[in-house]
Order: sequence, then structure tokens, then C-alpha cells
Amino acid sequence: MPVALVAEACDVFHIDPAKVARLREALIGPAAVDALAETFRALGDPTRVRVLDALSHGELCVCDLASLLSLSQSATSHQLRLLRTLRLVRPRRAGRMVFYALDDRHIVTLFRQGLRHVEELAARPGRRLA
Amino acid sequence: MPVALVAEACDVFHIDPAKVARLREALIGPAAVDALAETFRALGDPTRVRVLDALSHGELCVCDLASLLSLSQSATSHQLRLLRTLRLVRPRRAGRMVFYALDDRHIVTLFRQGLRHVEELAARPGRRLA
DNA sequence: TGAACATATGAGCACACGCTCAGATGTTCG
DNA sequence: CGAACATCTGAGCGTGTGCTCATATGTTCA
Repeated sequence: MPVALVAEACDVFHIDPAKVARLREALIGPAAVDALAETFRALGDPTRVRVLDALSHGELCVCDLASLLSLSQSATSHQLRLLRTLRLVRPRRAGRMVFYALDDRHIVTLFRQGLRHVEELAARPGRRLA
Repeated sequence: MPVALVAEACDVFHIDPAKVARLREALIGPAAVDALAETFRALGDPTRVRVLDALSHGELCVCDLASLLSLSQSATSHQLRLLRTLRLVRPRRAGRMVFYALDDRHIVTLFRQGLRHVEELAARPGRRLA
């Protein structure tokens, strides 16, 4: 987590204080900012992207998910815990196994939108896909 | 960056090898996974969320942005460089100043979708917003 | 040209993160 | 109950990240 306590920042509002003041009103509140960043950070890891992508096709037990992604069972479980805490996935017990499914319809939409973005980036000149 | 070289993962496909094999075909490719994670990681930091939120209202010079967000000029510049590298923002020189603007219409959409998600989470029982 | 200003950049530090390893928890079945 | 199995969890390690501080680059203007 950033410190972000720096009081003086720049010397003072030099350029356009009016615009800055006006904007300050329009900005997203701190709680929403943190929640938003928390959610995006959850999507900001290749392993979790793959987990969520896999689950977007339907629920999976931990072990199938682990073997599908060539991940250790432990690593898979750790990631699932994180996603579970953020309410992105939801567990369902069935005997000794636990099946995980996406817990939010928005996630798939977010994914698709993100894909559209990276595809467009790849199509633009000056930068490669990976 | 994760290591992710673990070959054996789980003992072997125990539960549903057929489903796993079928799914393996349907998954997003490695390049797209990385690009997607890279993009989401950029959005996964409160400071960058605030930067992008501010810029979503129109272009801003570095110093106004810094004072608006109570960030040091250096920290602001560092974050802008990261966002610039990912093609999320675009600089425009005007004399000694540099104005930054969003470089991708998808970002705002992504933001709104993300907000919808966290708002719904906040509305659901069992978890607070921040 | 040189001072003043706006921004960019490199080094370094404290902390966050994703993995592995070892072991705990919970469930089924003899 | 106890062995076997599926999953969960805590500790620890290497690496990534966001900040500050100092300094470099680039632009304007006297």
C-alpha cells in the first residue's frame, strides 16, 4: 500500500487552481477507489487470470483446476482463497471435494472488455501483444 | 513474476480428465493472459485508479495532477510513465508543461464496469465496501 | 547563454506478493 | 476409530512495486 501522506506535493497549485478545485469534487471517493483497485489487482496476475478464465466455463474442483493450469494444489488453493475473500469466486462442497465457480457476472464482462482493449493495443502500431 | 514451472502439479488428473482436456482447448492463450494481467495490474493500484479517474474528466498537466491527488511530482511522473508504457495515457507537450490524457476509450468502460461490481458487492450482505 | 521552471529518470528502501514446503483440517469408507 | 484423500493454511523466501531523494533533461525568457 502506498504511503500517500505527502502534504505539500507540488509547490502549490500553479497552473489551473480553479480546474483542480472543480475536479476535486468530481473524483471517486476513497472507499470506492480502494475497492476498485483491490478488484483490479485481483485480476492483475496471470495465474488468477487463468483461474478466472477457466472458471468462466463452469465450476471446477480444486484438483482439476490445479492440473488444468499446471499449478500446485497449494498455490491453487492460496489463489482461490484470495479470490474467495474478494467474492470473485464461490466454493461448493461435495464430499471431500470443493467446487469453485465465479461469484459475479460482472467479472466475465470485465474480462471481455479487457480483452478488447489488449486486442486493440496489439492491432495498433508501436507495441507488441506480450 | 510467478515461477509456474511446477510440472507434476497434482498427482495426476484424478477427477474429470475429459473435462480438463476439453477445457484446455478453450482457454485464453498465454500472450493474451499476460497482456490482460498486465493491463489489470495497471488498474490495480489506488494511486493509478485516482490518476485515471482524474484524467477521465479531461487532460491535465503533471503538476495539476500531482496537486489534485496530493502526490509528489516525482511519484506522479513515475506512475504516468508506467501508464504511458502500457498505452493507457498519452502525453502532449505544451511549452514546458506536458498534458496527459487517457489514450483508450476502453478504460473508462472498464472503470464503470468495475464500479458496478464493487457497488454490487457493497450492497450484498457479508462484506463492507473497503 | 544562463537562470527559472516543468517534467523525467535512476538508485535505494520498505513493504507486498506468489510460490513452495510442511503440516492442519475436514470428509469418506473400511 | 484410523487410513486415505481433498483441501486449507502458516511460515518463509525471492522478487516486484511505489515511494522518496537527488539529479538529469527539456523548455522559456531575460
